[in-house]
Amino acid sequence: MAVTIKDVAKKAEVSTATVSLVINNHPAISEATRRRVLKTIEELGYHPRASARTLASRKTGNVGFILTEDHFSRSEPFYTKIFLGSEFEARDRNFYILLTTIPRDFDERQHAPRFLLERNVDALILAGKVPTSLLDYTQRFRLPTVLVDYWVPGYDLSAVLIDNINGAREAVAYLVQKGHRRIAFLGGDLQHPSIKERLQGYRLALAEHGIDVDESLVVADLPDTGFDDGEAGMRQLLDRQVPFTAVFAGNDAMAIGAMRILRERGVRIPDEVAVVGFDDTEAAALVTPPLTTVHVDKVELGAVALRCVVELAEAKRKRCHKILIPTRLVIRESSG
Amino acid sequence: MAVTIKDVAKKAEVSTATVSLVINNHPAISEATRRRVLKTIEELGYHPRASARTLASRKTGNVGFILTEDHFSRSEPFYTKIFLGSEFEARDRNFYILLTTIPRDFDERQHAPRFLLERNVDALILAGKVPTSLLDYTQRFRLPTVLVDYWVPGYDLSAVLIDNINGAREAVAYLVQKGHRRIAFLGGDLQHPSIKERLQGYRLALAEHGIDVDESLVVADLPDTGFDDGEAGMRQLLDRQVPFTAVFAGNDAMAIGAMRILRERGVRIPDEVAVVGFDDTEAAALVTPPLTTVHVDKVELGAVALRCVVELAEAKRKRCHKILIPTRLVIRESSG
DNA sequence: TTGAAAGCGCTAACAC
DNA sequence: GTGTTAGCGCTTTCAA
Repeated sequence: MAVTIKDVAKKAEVSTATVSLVINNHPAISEATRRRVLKTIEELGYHPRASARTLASRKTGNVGFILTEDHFSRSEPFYTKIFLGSEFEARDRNFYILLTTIPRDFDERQHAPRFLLERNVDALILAGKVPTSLLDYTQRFRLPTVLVDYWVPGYDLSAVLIDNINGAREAVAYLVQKGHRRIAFLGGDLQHPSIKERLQGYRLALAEHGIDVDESLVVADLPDTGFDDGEAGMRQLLDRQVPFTAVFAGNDAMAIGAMRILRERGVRIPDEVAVVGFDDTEAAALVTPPLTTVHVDKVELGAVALRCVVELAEAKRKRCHKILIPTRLVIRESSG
Repeated sequence: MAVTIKDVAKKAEVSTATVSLVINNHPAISEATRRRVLKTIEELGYHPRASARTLASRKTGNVGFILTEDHFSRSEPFYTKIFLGSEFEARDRNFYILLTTIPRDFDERQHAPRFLLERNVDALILAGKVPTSLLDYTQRFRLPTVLVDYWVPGYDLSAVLIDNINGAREAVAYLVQKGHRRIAFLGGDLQHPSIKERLQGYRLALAEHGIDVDESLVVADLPDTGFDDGEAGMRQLLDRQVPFTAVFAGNDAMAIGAMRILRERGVRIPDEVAVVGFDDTEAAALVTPPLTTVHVDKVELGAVALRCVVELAEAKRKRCHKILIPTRLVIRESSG
């Protein structure tokens, strides 16, 4: 059996309580005994056991990270990067992350995350759009909770979000500045809050430059926001026969889908139509021509979320409110 | 305070020991009391606390996953996918994964993974090339351990590996079958065991088809195995002025780097030179022309590793030995 | 087949 | 400042 707090106490000729106080940096310990205890700890190679600490202190040192299954298994590593951002930050703060996925149709009787039932986390990060049934359920555990890339009114939860409106605004302003006046918006499904905000940014930018929005240039009634939807949306747009010189897509997947159709129809990019996406996914830099897009720092999103939730757990602050992570326009060849 | 085993015991009019036996599916419990206890558990909504169980049973239900920092922060999500494969599998088996990174120059006094010191894992997965100093250190904890995508002689560790030799063999055989006789190998740094095996597969395939290896077609003395090395290697190859009609690269990054140089020098792909890579990274499908490559199932690597290590931890088996995960040739346009 | 009781290794009142 | 001690919520002999 490995060395325990008792061994240290005995050898240092103090009580286990004193050793505990030293370990936890309690101020009410004289410098002399502190040093002596630390020396013994060093000599014995002592390390407190996580399970014993957790049981006694009711602090696990773990953060639960919940993702829906579809977000987790998506080939584009958007949420994976957010997770890695949290993971990185957790390491620095001596926390571990316990990851779990839940189905879209979360039912607490079947899918309750084990780490919640087992009281194995001090705080929660919920990434991406999660069902409100999950929110209702997790709230009952009264754990510090932060949403990432999602927000719902009525739940009073902290959230770390992409600054979609400004990102879109800048992207469209850039197109305007390059001389474009007839800029289409390829939006997919407006149910996605992010897409909705990006459309807002689009309208805002046009308004700011005194350009009226031509609603026949706005495609926002597609089933989803993937590559296929980008293709479908672009077909629809071209079939409308209204002229445009640029497209701002709600995300890179749709932008790349749109580019495929443009190429198929013999429209030259960027000469005849400039294309701009959003997210700066892995694919953006690799397609031909490389896609101009709005960079989203996914790792930072995850890191900020972890920081926020840990500070809540350690009671260093009461609320994080909404935190907007800025975006950055990445200019590549698809916009000329 | 939430409901504990005592509450269940009291309400079901049994001892806590009995409740514990029921929870752990001990056979020596009568069907009657088992049912009664389970019913009470249900009624009370009881769930055993992880920390208490761990402290008493000395089983954490966690698996430690160790990665070097450079592998973790690599932009290409190779090891990330392996990790996700393990994570997925862990969920199914009611384990959690604790992830940590260590620097290349691991020193146990500074970088010892916290989950080892705190006795917070039952088993270990080490992914990618790790320093032997780490192996020496982790072995002292006597935990079931499995390596992924790496192996060293002399350590008697289980390992889950890519079948590099066969993958390369098939890729080169495919080129031969397409009529190529002068096939170059772009290998980067032979220190990488995978690259070395891929070169073996290359030689094997040529031998099997009665083609002598022209050593002036083999480039394998580059500093590393990245995009830049692919560029440098291809420049070197072209400068040698020896004719070739195909290139088999040690991985996709180098293949893509090589393609860039070929295009720069006006060599048409695949008409003048066919290119084949290895790994099937995200980029492979997205470059122009899309890259023919050897697909590696990273998720499966991670999943198999987790399965292996959990079975070792649960003493369901003694050793996993070396497990080779098969590859699959993915034919795209770069090979004609 | 079940119960009593002794831990598992630590923290946190409270006392001195 | 430091020690005493009673838990934290389970598992696991050992008896009965």
